[in-house]
Amino acid sequence: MLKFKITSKDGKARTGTLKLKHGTIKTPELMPVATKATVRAMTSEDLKELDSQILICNTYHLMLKPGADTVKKLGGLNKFMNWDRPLATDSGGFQAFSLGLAKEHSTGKIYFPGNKEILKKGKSIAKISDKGIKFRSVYDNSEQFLDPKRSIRVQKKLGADMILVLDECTSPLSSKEYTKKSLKRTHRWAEECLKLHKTNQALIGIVQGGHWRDLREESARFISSLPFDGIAIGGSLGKSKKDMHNILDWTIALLPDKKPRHLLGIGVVEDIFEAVKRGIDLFDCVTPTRIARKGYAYVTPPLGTKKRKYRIKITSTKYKEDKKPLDPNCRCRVCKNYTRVYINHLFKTSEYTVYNLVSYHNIHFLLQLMRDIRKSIRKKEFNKLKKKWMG
RNA sequence: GUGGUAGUAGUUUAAUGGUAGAAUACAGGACUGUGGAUCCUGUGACGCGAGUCCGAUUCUCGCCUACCGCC
Repeated sequence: MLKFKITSKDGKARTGTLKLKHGTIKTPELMPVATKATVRAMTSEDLKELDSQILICNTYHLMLKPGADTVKKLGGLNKFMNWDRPLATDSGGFQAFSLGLAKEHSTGKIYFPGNKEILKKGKSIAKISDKGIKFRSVYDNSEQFLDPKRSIRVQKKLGADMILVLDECTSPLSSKEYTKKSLKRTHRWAEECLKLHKTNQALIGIVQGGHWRDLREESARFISSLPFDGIAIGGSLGKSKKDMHNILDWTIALLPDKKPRHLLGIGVVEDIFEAVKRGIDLFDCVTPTRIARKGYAYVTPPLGTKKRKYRIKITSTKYKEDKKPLDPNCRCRVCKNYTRVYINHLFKTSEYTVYNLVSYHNIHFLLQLMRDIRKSIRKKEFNKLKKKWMG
């Protein structure tokens, strides 16, 4: 069970408290993604030091390795990964897309024409039907099957505070006809998950519908009508930022005010501002850790200029004698103790430590942003903060 | 000292009497419910000198360098 309380509002933006088994978290908040029961390159102690309130793990990956029963025998996910704060698990539904259509078409849930059109096609290892999702294991190619029953059962064994219903994330390249068909199936699965759900874990329903207004509205109404503890917005968010904003506007207008709202998989700086502005409470995103491994470090944008840039490419030779910290405005442990020269050197020499250092900084950067956002909403200064960051 | 072999991007290499293709590295870019994956773009080379030839990275000679063998 879950208790959500809205504590302040500034326009549609809101702060709140969310009471879960392992503690109460403040919203809006971003969950770092710990797919295989670890945020890549980070220890649980690191995350605690960063004051991360909640992490999200993945059902598909954990049921393959080490297996749900193993985790259960070891005392559940919290104990397994030495994390005594709240946890969420994703249902595995997203992997039907990321390992299926997304792989086949080399696209993501957001598709910007021009960026990716020349990319080669990959091989799908997931196939979806009304019964469930047929996967091949990424580890040994064995055949796996995930349906609402198994997803709920696995998530129960993993034992996170907050779990998600099994859904299908549709592709921005899918037709309306397909998306509509898929939506019906996602709705059926949502009801089924609800019926099978017997624990005191908070269960979150997911709104789908691609970038079509009628489908999004139909889904928002349907999911809102069911007794979920919270509501997530998932699926394709269209082909432009404008699409994404429209989808949020259409959907949120029909969601109950008193339930927390999670925007699945989103988390770049601009999107966080746009989503919070429209009333989103929760995010999860791989961006801070993924870009860290590619050599990008977040930096506070220069104030008073029009061009906003939130990151630098620290592998660039132009930093090889730069003694400044990654972000001169940052007070995290990495920025206090290490220089750009050193981080640049670690990348050039392929030293593993660098993944930890840059991931640590990037997560700090976004969690600090979330703290600043919460504060600004309490002080009714959200728009001011947004303007300061985005112009 | 002498006989042999070889010198092509930073590195490892391919082909060729009409000035060269790749891999990797490097420089940019993409990445939003994680494949430490991947993809896109760009920079970059015929050891030095002479000769033959319309034309030499390619053939010949000398030099230099490296490796192997012999004294």
